[in-house]
This record gives sequence, structure tokens and C-alpha cells, in this order.
Amino acid sequence: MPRAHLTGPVLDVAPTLLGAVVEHGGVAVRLTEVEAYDGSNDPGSHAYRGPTPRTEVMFREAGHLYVYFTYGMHYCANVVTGAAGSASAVLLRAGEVVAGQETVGPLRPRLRERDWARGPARLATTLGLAREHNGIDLVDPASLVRLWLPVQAPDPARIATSARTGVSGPGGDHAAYPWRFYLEGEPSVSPYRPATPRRRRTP
DNA sequence: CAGTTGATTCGCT
DNA sequence: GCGAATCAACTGG
Repeated sequence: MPRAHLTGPVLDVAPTLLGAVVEHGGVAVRLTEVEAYDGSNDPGSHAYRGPTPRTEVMFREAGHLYVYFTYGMHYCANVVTGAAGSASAVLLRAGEVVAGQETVGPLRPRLRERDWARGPARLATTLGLAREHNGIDLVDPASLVRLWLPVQAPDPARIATSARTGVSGPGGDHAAYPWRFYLEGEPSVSPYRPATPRRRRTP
């Protein structure tokens, strides 16, 4: 995918990633659900409060992979978009495995195939993405992880939007913008869940 | 420096 | 439907 394709406003770029394919280690996932994060203006974004060692990658030019670790056990993957310094990114929320099924299947004995990349942490695990892939340039042909334009662009009428999933606070489901994009009718799209603040452990 | 929480998933009820 | 798992980043004192 050309870098220029990823360099516009994140709300414009995000829906164009639907149908795009991410590949690593012979496993490929066709994206069916993404979520936009607009670094500088977006309270829901990790980059909202400026660059830190963790979010430094988000401030690079479009086309870099931002992988973060959360809940003590999961990785989630984003594609950096926009101009360098804008810190916009698109969270890869779900997709359909289109290559490497023989690799993924044995690692996912309890899941149906449509669930292999259903949810951001599952998607990252299925693609074998972790800490060491943070900062990879998806546009560089020499990179281990690559991003391709859709083989066939999805029907625009099938692109649906909603509030973001699982984001709490002012960037959450009462945010003004529908920042989640998905392909209507795809079985791999993750079920929508509003943000649920966890209760503290009882002492 | 200690306390809290999270762009989640899984297993059990 | 609900709670546990599990730790790095961020927050505030």
C-alpha cells in the first residue's frame, strides 16, 4: 500500500482500510473492522497527552505499525496514519484469515475459524504480532509485516459506522464522531460492547 | 514510589 | 452474564 494512501485525515483513511490485507509469517488477515484514533484532538487516543516512550511510534509518518500491550496479557495493533507528528492511528479490530489457515488452526483449537481474528487482541495474536513488531514500516517491501490495498474494494454501501468499542471517558461512546468502521454482514466483525468500567478488587 | 486502570479475552455459571 | 488473569503506563503525593 502506498504511504500517500495513508496520509490523509484519519476519518477518511480508516474506512479505506476495510478489505485491506495485513500479512506476517505466511498468515494474512483481510480487515473487516477498524477504529480511528485522532492523536492530537482525541481524548480516547494514547497519544492525546503528547509523545511518551510508549506512543513515540504514533508520531512517526503514516504506514508504521503501533503495537501496544494491555491488560497484562494482550497485544493490539494499529496502523499509523496522517502526516508525521499528527499521531493518528487506526486500531485493527477484526478481520478474516485469508491465508495461513494451516498455521493458525492448531493454535486456535477452541475457536471457530471466523473468530480467529475477531477482536483486536485475537487479530494481533493470530498474525503473530507482539512487542518486537512495534515500529515496523508496513510500506517497506523489506518489512516482515506488510499491508496491502484491498484486492477488491468493498461495496461502499456495506461500510457501517458506530461509536468506538471499549473506550471509556470522554472519547468513548458518547463521543460526537462514529469512529468505528466495519463491513456489514461480515461474520468476523466483533460484537459491539459499550465501555464497561471494571470494579475494583474487594480487599 | 505506591495505587490504579486498561483501545480484552476466556472460562465457568 | 460475570470475574479473573496479569503487567506496563500513567497519575498523584
